[in-house]
This record gives sequence, structure tokens and C-alpha cells, in this order.
Amino acid sequence: MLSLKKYLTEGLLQFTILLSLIGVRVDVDTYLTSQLPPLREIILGPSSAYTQTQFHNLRNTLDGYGIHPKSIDLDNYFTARRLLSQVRALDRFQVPTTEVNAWLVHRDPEGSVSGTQPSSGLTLESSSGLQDVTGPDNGVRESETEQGFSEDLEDLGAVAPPVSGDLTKEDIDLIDILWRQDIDLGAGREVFDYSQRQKEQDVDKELQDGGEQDTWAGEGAEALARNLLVDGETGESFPAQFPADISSITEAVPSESEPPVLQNNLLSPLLTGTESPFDLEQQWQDLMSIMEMQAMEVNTSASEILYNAPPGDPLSTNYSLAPNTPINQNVSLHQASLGGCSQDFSLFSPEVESLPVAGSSTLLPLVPSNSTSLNSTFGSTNLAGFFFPPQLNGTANDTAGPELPDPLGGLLDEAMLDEISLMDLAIEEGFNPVQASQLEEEFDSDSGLSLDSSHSPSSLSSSEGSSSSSSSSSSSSSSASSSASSSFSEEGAVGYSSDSETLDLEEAEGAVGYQPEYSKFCRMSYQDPSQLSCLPYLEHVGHNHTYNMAPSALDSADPPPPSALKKGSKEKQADFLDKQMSRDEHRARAMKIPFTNDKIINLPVEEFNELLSKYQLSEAQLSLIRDIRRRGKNKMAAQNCRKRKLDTILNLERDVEDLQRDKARLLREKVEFLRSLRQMKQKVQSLYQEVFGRLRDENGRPYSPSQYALQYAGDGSVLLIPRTMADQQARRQERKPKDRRK
DNA sequence: GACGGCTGTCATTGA
DNA sequence: AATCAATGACAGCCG
Repeated sequence: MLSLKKYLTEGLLQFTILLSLIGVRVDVDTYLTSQLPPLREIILGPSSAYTQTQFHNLRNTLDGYGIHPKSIDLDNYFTARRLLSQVRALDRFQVPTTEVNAWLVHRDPEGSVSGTQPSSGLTLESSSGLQDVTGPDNGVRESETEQGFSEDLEDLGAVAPPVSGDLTKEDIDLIDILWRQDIDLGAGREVFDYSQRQKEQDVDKELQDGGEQDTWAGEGAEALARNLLVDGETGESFPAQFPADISSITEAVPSESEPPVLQNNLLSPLLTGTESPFDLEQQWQDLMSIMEMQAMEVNTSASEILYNAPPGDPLSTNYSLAPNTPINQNVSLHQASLGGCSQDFSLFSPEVESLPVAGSSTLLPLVPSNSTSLNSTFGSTNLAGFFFPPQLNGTANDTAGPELPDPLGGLLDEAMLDEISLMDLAIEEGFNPVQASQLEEEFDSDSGLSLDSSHSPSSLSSSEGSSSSSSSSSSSSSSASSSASSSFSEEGAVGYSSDSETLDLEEAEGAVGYQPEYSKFCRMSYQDPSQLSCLPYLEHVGHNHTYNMAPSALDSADPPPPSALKKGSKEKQADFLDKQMSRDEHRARAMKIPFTNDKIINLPVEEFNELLSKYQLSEAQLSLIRDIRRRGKNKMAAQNCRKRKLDTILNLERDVEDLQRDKARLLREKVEFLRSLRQMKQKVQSLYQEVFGRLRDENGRPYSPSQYALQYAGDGSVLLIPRTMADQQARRQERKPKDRRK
């Protein structure tokens, strides 16, 4: 238990120090007060401040998690904690909204918006670039859009300007490069798994404050005006590729009192092969996959997403999707007509074409023939409010028409963005332990933070061959050095012990032996140039503490100054050698101890006692011998201890570097996740737009997005409902999550 | 001579 | 109980 306590205590301390070094705030109290009573008890134990850190023991056993039986999974625990902290730390970057503006794309050179936005070249795609500059509330919209996007960027943690305290220049550069890069999103996205997305969404959720719901009311015109699509990667704007002419929609909006009817030919293909480079069915699959992946807890704070998500890049089809996602391709739109569609809409089942038209209902359920599939994907009832487009004003359609070859392109409205917010929120909810463990597994492999410092001795031992050769004097010491070196690397800190050295040394040394100790001392010194380069301060260490060394060792390892040799008198040389002797050696000589100090110190207990028994020694001699042995061992222990301290510092240094690398990597991943998410949103937007645009009433006219909206009901059906009703439900859905949070 | 760094030593603790 | 390793604290030495 004590070792466990020590491990935890010092491990937490080191961990905290590391995190603080890289700017991560750590609240230890939360750990102590968390649901870890054993941990707390261990850490706050009465003797924690006085316990020892068995670094050598840990070092010997931590490899492969083969640590003390009581300490099992401590590494996992710390790893998980560390990773979570890293991930959370990414969110703490504060990015001023005004700075975020630099990330927004302004698309139209003729637009007034572009003139007001800084041209940082950080071309984050944003719907703000698609604003209709003619809109009366354009300014408000712009700010909203940027606000919404800024949230993404804030939580991204990567867009902080250099003035932001938490972001290093390295981070800024990294993000800058990432944003500037024209990365192939398709290739990158496929590797993004659900857990990663959820992680990002979990982060996003913190930044969403549902206070924006009301702001988008009546702003549908701008949404409709967003008929340019922005490339998800480059930020380029281009006309949305939609097959039909949007201009007819505004003319054919049925009155709300008139029950809308969806014809069974609603499901005619929305897109032709040439006009739509992406498969609508595939997009539905994508959407459903996303929905299914998420434990959908949804609130309807959708407006920010509405403007967050730029019109999609329909060309981008490389999204990571659950391959096993059940896709319902048999969606029928009961009671609705889809005029003018000559071909089957492949998304929906042909069987719906035979469905009768029911014209008396104000709700136009788009019931999938396999409702369970939809249920599985859109699952919860709180989805209902997310496909309610906000009220649109019809003027937006006018602006949409010319720029979109697709007649439905102009219908890109807030409703789509509602869906996006739905996705957003659903994703946010789901950062579960599974993903945490996945993260742990992922980062465990390459994380530099570990209390196991075993790599340090091994790395040091690699340099010992050269270092020891320069300082060793005798063949015995050389062999001792090599043998000790191997034990040093293999045994970790325990390798500091010198039992293996003593056997050879016994024969080779005179009465004043400290050579094995000296060889160890050399090993423990950073005499390797590479080591010294890492420790420049050690290069200046020129102490001559060899007074306790054997003369033979001194001759070669540290020859006396030339002046002394010139004098050459035996007396002076004897004085010099005397000066090199340690106090204990002097004492031993004075007491006529019949064997070397080296033997006294390094012999195993049995041999030592045997040696003592061979001689008739006085009490004073015995006492001195014991003192010499004690001091000698303690001296080595002190050297080992100091060496360990130094190793610990160096390892911490390395760990900090590793953590910084991890941090940068996580930041990169976060950028990519957000980008992927944005593209998903765009996709959903496009899908909604296309499906809605294909709907026709009994007169063959399209429904007005300002009056109707698609809604996914709790039972999995898709309904076309009046927008007023949709708004009511949306508001209801807004309250539920808020109440729950209370 | 002050100072910082290194080293040895002592006392203590825990294994 | 003896032994040993580890470590904080202190002192001495050296540059």
C-alpha cells in the first residue's frame, strides 16, 4: 500500500507539474474530491509526505505494466486522466470573437461584407460569406454568423491570435498551416471515428448557450439567399449544383389552410447524374449514419448552427460513416405529391408510389416503409423540432435563383441548419467512457508522460562504454564497468549497485581501493558528449573529488599535473597520493586495516563477515571497518540518489516535450474534426434542401420553405408540417434540455 | 570572501 | 534484528 501511495502521490505531483509546465490548468482538488475515495485516502494518507519514492523499483517493474500487484492499472489511470486533461485543455483557449472574424470567408467581391472582414487568408468556410448583402438585417446576420462560427473556433482552441495567452506560437503556426493547407478532406475524414467526433461535440456543447434561438426568426431570407456553396476546404464559393429551377417555388407556395399533399412521385430522383455529382441516397445514408451514431439528446438551440454551417460542398463525398449503419431507403411521403418528377427518387422505396393521396391532413408524414430503421437512426422524440425551418421571407428565393442552377438551391434555409444543430447536439452528448478508453489506448502508445523512467537508464548506459573508457585506469575497472553497465541498463536503478564489480576488483587493487566506486561514479556522470550536450551546465563541472580514489586509478584517469611530475620526488608524490585518499582510507591505513576499503564496502555481507573472521581485529578496527562500509555504501547511495534525481528531471523534460507534441497533434485532429463536422452539416443541409424542394403539393407546386418544414417525428417518420407548428415544437424542444440541465 | 555546485556524511525510514 | 537502499539535511571542498 505504501508503494502504491507513493506512486500515486508522486505520480500525481509529477503529472500536475508536467501539465502546469505546458500551460494546462490542473485542479487537484477535483481529483481528491472525486469518486475515488481510495485514491484520496492514499494521497492524503498520514505518511504520504514522508514516504519514499521507489524509483528503482518502479523502473524495474513498470515495463509492460508489470508493476506492483497493488499498483495495477495505475498507468492506465494516469494515462486516462492525462489524456482527458489534455483534451479538456484544448477548450480553454479563449478566442476573442473579433479575432475569429479573420477566419470567416467572405466570398463575393462585390459584397459589402467582404470589405469589412479582415483578409487573413485563413479561409474557413462559413455561411457568412454567402449572405445576401441586400438583406435588411444583414448586419445582424453577419454578426450572428460569425458568432456562431466563432464558437466553433473558440472551442477549437486553435485560432487564438498570438496575443492569446494560452496558445503558443507553435500552436498558432500549426493551425495556420492547417487552415491554409488544402488538405484532402476525403482521405482524412475516413479515419475519424465516432468517438472523436463526439469528443469534439462534447467540446462544442459547452460553448452553446441557447440564447440565440430567437435571433434567427424572420431571417430566413438570408438563408435563402445563401445560394452559393462554399468549398469546405478552400473556402471558395461556387453555385450550388441543383437540378431544378428554384424560381418556381415561390410562385407555387400553397396556403397553409390548404392541406399539403405529397404525391407518390415525390420520390423521383432529385438529381440527375450530371447535375449532381453526389448521390443523394448516399447522403441520406450518411445522415442516418450520423444520427444513429449519436445518442440523440437534442435541444433546439439551432440558430447558431444555422449560420454556423455554410452551405455544403456537395462535391465532397468522403465522409466517415458507420459502415454498418442501417439505412432506410424506403421513405415514403404520405399525403404529399411530388410534381414534375419523372424519375424515381432512389432514396425512397418504389412501393410508396402506390400509396394513396390523403389530402385532408395538415401534417404530411414522410413515413418510411421501414420505420424501425428510421427510428434507429433518428431515434428520439426530441428530434422532432430539428427540422423546422425558421420562417423565411420569400424574397430570398429571388436572390437564390440566378446563382443556383438547382431550383432547390435557394431553399437552403435555416431548416437545414436546424438539422445540423441536431447533429451537433446529438454528437455532443455522446462522449462516453468507451471513447475515453479509445483515446486512452490511442495515446497511451505514444504518450511521453509516464512515471516509468526506465528508458533513461538504458539510454544512459549506451553512452557508458565511451565514458568509462576515458576514466578507467585498470583492466579490472574496465571489466567492472562493462559488467556494471549491463546491469545498469537491465536493472534500472538497481543497476547502480556494484556487486558484480567487486569480484574482479578484489585481486587487482591495493590497500586503498575505491576504484569500483569510481567507475560507477564515471558511469553516473554525463561524460558522453551527447549527454553533455543535453546538460550544458554539466560541462563546466570540473571538480576533482578523486581524493578517495586508488592511486592506480588516478595515474591514468587523472594524471597529476606536469609540474608535480617534474618535481618527481617520491615524497611529493606520496603527499599527492595521500591527498587523493579519502578520509576513511587514511583512517584505514592508520588503523592498519588488512584489506581494502573497496572490499569493506562492496563485499556481500556473507563474504564481508567471512573476511572479518579471517583476521584478528580489535574493536576499534572492527568499528572503523563497519563505519567505512556504512559510509561507503551510503556514499554510493547518495550518488545513485542524485543520479536518479537528475534522471527524473530529464525524464520530466522529455515528458513535457512529448506532451507538447501530443497537444499539437490533438489540436490538429481537432481542426480536422471540426472541418469534417462542418462538411457533414453542409451535407445535411443539402439533403434537406433537396428533399424539401422535391416535394409538390396536389397542384404540382413546390412547398414554400417559409410555410412548411420537414420534420422527423419520434416514430421515425418524416413529416411535412406547417412552419408555425414546427416552430412551436421547436420551442418546446428547446425547453426540455434546459430544464434537464437545471 | 561570497556564492553556487558537487561530494561525502549522517540520520532516518522503510523494505 | 540485521542489513541495506533511499533520501533529506548538512558540511566541506572547489572554482
